[in-house]
Order: sequence, then structure tokens, then C-alpha cells
Amino acid sequence: MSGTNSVRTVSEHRASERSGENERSGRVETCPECGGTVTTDDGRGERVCEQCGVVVESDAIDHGPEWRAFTPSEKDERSRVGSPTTKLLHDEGLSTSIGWADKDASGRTLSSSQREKMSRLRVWDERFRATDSRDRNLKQALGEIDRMASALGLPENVRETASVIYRRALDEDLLPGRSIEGMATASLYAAARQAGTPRSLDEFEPISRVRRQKYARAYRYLARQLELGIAPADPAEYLPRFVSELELSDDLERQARELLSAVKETGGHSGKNPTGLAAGAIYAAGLLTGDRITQQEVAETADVSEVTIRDRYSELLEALEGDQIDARSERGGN
DNA sequence: ATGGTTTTTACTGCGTC
DNA sequence: GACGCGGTAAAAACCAT
Repeated sequence: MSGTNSVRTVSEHRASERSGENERSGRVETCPECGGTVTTDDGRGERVCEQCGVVVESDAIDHGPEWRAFTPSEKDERSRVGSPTTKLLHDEGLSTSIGWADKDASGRTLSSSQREKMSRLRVWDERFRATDSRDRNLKQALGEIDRMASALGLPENVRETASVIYRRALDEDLLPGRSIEGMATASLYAAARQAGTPRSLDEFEPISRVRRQKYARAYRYLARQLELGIAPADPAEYLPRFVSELELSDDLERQARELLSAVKETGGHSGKNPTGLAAGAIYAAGLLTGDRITQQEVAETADVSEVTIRDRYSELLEALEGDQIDARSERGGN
């Protein structure tokens, strides 16, 4: 299972995401309650009826390790995540409990040395249980991160970063009171930005299991508590993606970059939506290079309104002109 | 909660192909 | 006449306080 799972390519993931199917395990069942189709929810490890929502079987899948490990150090890191090979554990991952009454199986009280032994065992039992729930938490979160990263076409290293961020959040006890999904989404969002391949908050909306507000808040909290120190997204970082989605030339991308750096000098970019700026730059660059792009096309791929593009692109052109005038006056005279 | 800023929505008229 | 574009007013969203 783990093999086929991790080997799946990004495009396959995307294809299945798009067509709305999520039965990665390939098993098809009918619901005993209503006869509807039962699908597998990999993130939670539950098999759920599509119609009535009955959980047919929990923890039925996903026993394998979540990720491939490429280097020995990664293997170390990942082995800490959980105990996926449940068959190898005495309890198959179920929690244990040791009774508190100091009696043996037939009800006799234990000797003092036995009592001491049992109390030591209880302590360890508790400790294991604690790390166990941590692991479960981590495992679910990382499953979510993996799923979302695939859907958004984010590369492996971003997932790594996201998992590191999540782990830190877990270590610093930032999770209580917050949903795992929200935090997982926030971690991935932060990781994507850190890696210089940002995705806008809006792009997570259809992917995440929680609402935008929740993970946006989680992200702010995360950024503050962990002191991630992530600078505001640079609009230029959105350019390559938008340009390629619109199938535009490298030349145009270069032009757009220039426009953005011009407006950055004037400071006219602060407080503006970075995707809006990128979109405006692309449109303006289209005018300059003579490529025929409509505002509507750009608006659609960048997910901003046409009005915003209009506002941005006129500002960008102004900034560029100002830049050129500056350059001229520097050469002498006005 | 509030107020200021930015973005979106919806609608308009204009010019061009 | 459809289309791309620009402008505007009002609503919504966002953010800091």
C-alpha cells in the first residue's frame, strides 16, 4: 500500500482530485445502511458512506509509512512519526491500560516489590500513550499536508518544510484548541511561501477541509509564535506560474518583473494584494510586448477581479514612466 | 466593535472589429 | 452586435486597534 501510494505522481493526484474521486485504495463497497457507495477517506483512515455518512470501518487503511525517505537522516526523522507497521507491535497500535488497583489477576494484593514494579510500568504506559496520540496527530496532519500539496502541485521540499513547521508547532504545544486540519493547512501555506513558491490563501479554500478564516488565523498565530519571520509575499514569485498557465513568453515575464521592481521602488506596492500586482504586471507587460492578453484571462488565472487588474496595471505603468524619467534626469537635465 | 483601506460586484458607456 | 476596456458606486472583505 505504502509503495503504490508514495509512487503516485503529482499529475495522477491532480487528476483524481479534479474528477472528485478519492478511492485510492480501489476497494468498492456498498453501505450496509442505505446501499450507497462507500468511499475511503484516506486522511482519516475511515471508510465512509457517501450517502448517509455512516463510518463503515475506521482505521482500515493507511498502515504504511506516509512518505518515502531519501536519506538516512530522513528515515530517522520519519520513523519517529508513528508506528505504521502495526502487526509488529504487540498491541497492533491499540492503547494499553494497566489497572490501578494493586491486585493480581485473582484479586490478591501484591507484594510491595510487585506494587513498585507495577507503578513504574504505569508511568511508562502513560508516557507511551502520550507519544502515541502525538504520533497519531502528526500522522494525520502530515497526511493532510501531503494531500493538499499534491492538489496544489507543490514539490517535495515544500512538504518537508511544512512537516517541520507542523512538528515545531506540536513541540511547542500550539495545537490545543486548534484543529489539526487548520494547522496543517497553515503549515503548508507557510512552507510554500518560505520556499518562494507561494500559493494564495484563496487557493487553499477548495482544498482544505477547513474554512479560510480558520487556517488564516492559524497561520498568523503560527507565524507569530514560531517567529517564522516570513516577509510579505513578493508578487514576482507568482509570475512564473501565471505566465506558464497563460502560455506567455519569457520575454513578457521579464517585462513584468521590471514593472514590479519599478513599482517597488516607488513603494506603491505595499498593502496591495500580491497576486493582484502580479496580474496587473502581466497585463501591462502584455501591452508593452504587444501580446494580446485580455484582462479577463489574467483575472481568471490569477484569481483577482478585472477591476483590480485595471487599477494595478495603470499604477505599474506610471511607476515605470517615473522610473524612466528618473533615469533620464540622472543622465543630466530635466 | 470600529474605522480605514483594499477588493469585488454590478452596471455603465465608448470604441473597434 | 459582440467584445474588450475604462470608470464608478456600493458592498464585502480584510486588518489593526
